[in-house]
Amino acid sequence: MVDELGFHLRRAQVAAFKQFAQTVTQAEDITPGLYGMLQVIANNPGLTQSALAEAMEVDRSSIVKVVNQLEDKGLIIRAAVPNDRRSYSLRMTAQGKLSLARIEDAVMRQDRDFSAALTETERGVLIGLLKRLGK
Amino acid sequence: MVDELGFHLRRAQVAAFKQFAQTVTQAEDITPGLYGMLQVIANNPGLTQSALAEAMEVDRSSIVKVVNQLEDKGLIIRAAVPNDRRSYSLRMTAQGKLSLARIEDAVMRQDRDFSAALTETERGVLIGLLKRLGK
DNA sequence: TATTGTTATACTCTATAACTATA
DNA sequence: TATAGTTATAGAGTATAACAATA
Repeated sequence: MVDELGFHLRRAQVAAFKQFAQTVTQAEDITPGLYGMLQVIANNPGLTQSALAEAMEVDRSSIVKVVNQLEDKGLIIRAAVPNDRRSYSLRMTAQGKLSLARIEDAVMRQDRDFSAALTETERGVLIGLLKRLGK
Repeated sequence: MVDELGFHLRRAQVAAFKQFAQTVTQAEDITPGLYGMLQVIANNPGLTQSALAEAMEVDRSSIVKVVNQLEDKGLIIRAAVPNDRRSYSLRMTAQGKLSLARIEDAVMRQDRDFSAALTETERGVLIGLLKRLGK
């Protein structure tokens, strides 16, 4: 069991979520899931809800509540799409951009703190190996 | 974002779960969570439900359904504890031991398959680095 | 007919609080 | 009083199916 990669992967990930909750979520009221959504929206301004769902690999019905939450927080807006009245295009608000910058700072600190036992080189090696997993 | 350890950790772990579901769960009807429980019970025969809950870092109320499932599958038994009639001691059944051996085979194959892109050395390095994360 | 967003519904996993039977 | 197991309940997070509006 101790030599199972899946086991150690899960253990590390659960620990990372717990630490995220105790730092970033507590300070900025953003869960790991919402943070991931914000990043996708910030890096793909104007994408539709369906596109966001596809990027996050979840069903588009599961996106609705998330987008509601981010909009209620004033971080993003749903805007009409000129040529398709079925769709909404998602964008960061000015406040959302400011908030995301602050959240990113907190996430970076948490991320570094979580891997504080590793050297910078080891951290890079770890990320490189993780990227090659799965298929 | 791409240099965030937490992001890559989560991505890899989600991929591992998906692959586990498509292989081990499909063949042996055991989820990653149930498999983890089985391992703890197999390696700590006679432990109580509360001890199992502590080992898995979940509330003891969350253990009840899991133990029911494993018992319904005939993999484990709840046995009376001599000096404390409040507790149950958990053990693998003979069939449970046989099943676990088969499940472990499937898990080992899945685990190797998941990290097929890595050399044996790299796989060892990855596990070693993962073990040092968190606090 | 097909697609977008939405709602209703359900299922899994987890937690908290309260109950029971013991200790 | 405290503890072990249980139950009821609730909250995330996810999925499927069906619907209205639009393409």
